[in-house]
Amino acid sequence: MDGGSGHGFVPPSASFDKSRVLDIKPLRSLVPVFPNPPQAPPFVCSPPFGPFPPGFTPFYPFSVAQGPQSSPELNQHKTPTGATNHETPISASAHLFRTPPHFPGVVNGDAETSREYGVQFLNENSNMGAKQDGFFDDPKRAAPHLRASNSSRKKAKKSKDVDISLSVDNGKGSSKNFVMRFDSLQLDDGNREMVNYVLTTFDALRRRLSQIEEAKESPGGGIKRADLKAANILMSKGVRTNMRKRIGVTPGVEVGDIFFFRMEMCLAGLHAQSMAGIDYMFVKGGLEEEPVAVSIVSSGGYDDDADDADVLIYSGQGGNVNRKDKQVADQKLERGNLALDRSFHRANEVRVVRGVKDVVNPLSKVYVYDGLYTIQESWTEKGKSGCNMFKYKLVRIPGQPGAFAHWKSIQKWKEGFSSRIGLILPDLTSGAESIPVSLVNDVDDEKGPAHFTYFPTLRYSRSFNLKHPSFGCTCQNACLPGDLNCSCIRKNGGDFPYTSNGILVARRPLVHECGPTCPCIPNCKNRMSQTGLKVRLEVFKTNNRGWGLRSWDPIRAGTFICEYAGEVLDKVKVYQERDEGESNEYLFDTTRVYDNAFKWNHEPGLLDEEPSAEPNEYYDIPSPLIISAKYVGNVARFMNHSCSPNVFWQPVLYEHNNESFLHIAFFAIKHIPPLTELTYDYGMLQSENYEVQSNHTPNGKKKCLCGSSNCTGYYG
DNA sequence: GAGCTTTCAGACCC
DNA sequence: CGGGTCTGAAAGCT
Repeated sequence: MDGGSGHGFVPPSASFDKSRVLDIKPLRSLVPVFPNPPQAPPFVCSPPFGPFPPGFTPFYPFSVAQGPQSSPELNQHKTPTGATNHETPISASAHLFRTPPHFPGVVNGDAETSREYGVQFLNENSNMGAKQDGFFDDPKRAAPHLRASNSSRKKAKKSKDVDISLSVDNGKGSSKNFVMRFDSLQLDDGNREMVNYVLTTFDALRRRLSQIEEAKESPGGGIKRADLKAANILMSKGVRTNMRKRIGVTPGVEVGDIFFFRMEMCLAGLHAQSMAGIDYMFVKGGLEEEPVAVSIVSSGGYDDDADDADVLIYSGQGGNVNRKDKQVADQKLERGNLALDRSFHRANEVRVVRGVKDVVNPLSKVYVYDGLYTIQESWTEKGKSGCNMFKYKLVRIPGQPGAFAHWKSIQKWKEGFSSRIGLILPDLTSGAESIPVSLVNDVDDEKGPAHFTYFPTLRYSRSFNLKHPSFGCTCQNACLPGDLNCSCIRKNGGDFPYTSNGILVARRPLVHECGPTCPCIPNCKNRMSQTGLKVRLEVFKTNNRGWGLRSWDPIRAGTFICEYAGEVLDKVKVYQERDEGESNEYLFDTTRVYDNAFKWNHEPGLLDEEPSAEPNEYYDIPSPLIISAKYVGNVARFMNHSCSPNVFWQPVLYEHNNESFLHIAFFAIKHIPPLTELTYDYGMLQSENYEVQSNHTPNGKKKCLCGSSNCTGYYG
């Protein structure tokens, strides 16, 4: 989602009349808001922040540098220049961090931006803590103003800020609950980081809730709908953004972004209706207010025509067309239909979300944000039921990055109706993987990467002495969540590492999968990283970074992508080769350290769990592993580095106590749209381990070309 | 496929 | 008129 070409889109001036931008931002003070109880304890920030393991920075939401990726003009706040700000606890606290505050996928936030976002952390002992009056215990009571409808939103603006209880892990296993407070500014108007934070938080919570539910002996009565539960918690605690409805761009949501639940779009502010297909708002039109459409979701419930990637024939709502229990009737020119009609006459832009069937999970849908459209025609016609229906012809505003059009192309490639432009090889694995991997170059004449042998997993050059006898679980069929008799599950702290549809729930020091001596079936859910590729990948030539890896399929956060295959090397051998001047750009080394640490797991505080319920995210590897994919390897060798990656690696142990079964598995950090390059953070060699390799960059590092707003400049 | 969910808008009432 | 409360609609999800 990051680094996409979708950001910064502004409709062409011909169709972009500033006078029609109806969401002029009210002038607001951006001075941070602070707790001012008479006896509030002093604001101390150091305890939860550090010391940290080497290479890790604390997770610190909302202290974000406003990079160029942030959304366009709707998103530009001015920072106040009041001198008193420098005396505020926030700016004063910023320098207490060992490392600059950090946002997932973003580094080097600073006091300036903290102030801009008006974020605060309050000590839990503060008598401002909203927990005291049970504020958090009842979602219905929590943040009542957030439940107000549009008409009563004024109250929300005058109202107090929203308090959020989150815990901050100090990296030593002990967490301390803090109250994070931020004002209606962030709730009303988002940006890329805010949207990312909300969606990451949502999915982590949803995965955890699914995990808890699936571990129950008798599912049912619990959380059947983890998506609704997670969204409910976040909405009641104010972890959402872009609540202020607007026509046009939603700041922080880029054309091409994908969603797996309707509630994700609610939380991000792209489409505020949890079920309805048409979202609208009221604007002044002459003397009276009138409704205008802001966004629609087309997902096949009605008889729409969505064959063309740039044109959509959308049906109006109502008439009970898709409700079996009710009598069908003519649609009325009211609600969403009226709003679309008004938008047609006013020529307003309407955001369009296209719902498509998920290839991986055909029962569910993927929602693709396809950018801004305008309504060109509107008419009524008799539907199949014989009743009148409204129809609207929406045409995509030109100049926007490809989104739904990509999906259409990919569908054709898969069906063989048209072949991929620049296709060199239909399957570079020569059948070594169960799913083919295309080799594509549509930028220059290079016919392929240097020769290597495709091998899907690890290869050892020496045989390991089994220091400990290897033993697995005793499950006869498939290991089941919640079965604490399964020793593999117990090794994972009692939690099944994956949800039933194969999504990794949380990063862990080490994920324990079932191994060769476990009697469970080969497609036991606890062998996720051993069962080959899950999505249709292609190796492609990038513009400036050699070959890269990307997917034809949409990828959900937590999806297993591939392992790092190759030859396992001795450290000695690696140094030897380096001394001999032999370069190897295809090394994976578990001892590398990370400046751009990110937080991926759920916040226990949002579930009223003990902080210990959240596995810590710092890897604990039995012994260092160095893999060379120079001569032997799989698709992972083509994954490039990025400072704001969309993939992370996770150590996985296939069996107990046996280092020869340690593997490196890659998982998606967030939802990744098709044809978005897959990247992970290569990290840095620890300084005592490497020698100067090159004169070009400091300390033998390579110049980073990831192009993200928080790029550190170098890696390696 | 039925049944259980949500959010928001709109109506109603004080 | 403003604000609280209730109800119904809705292109979801398992």
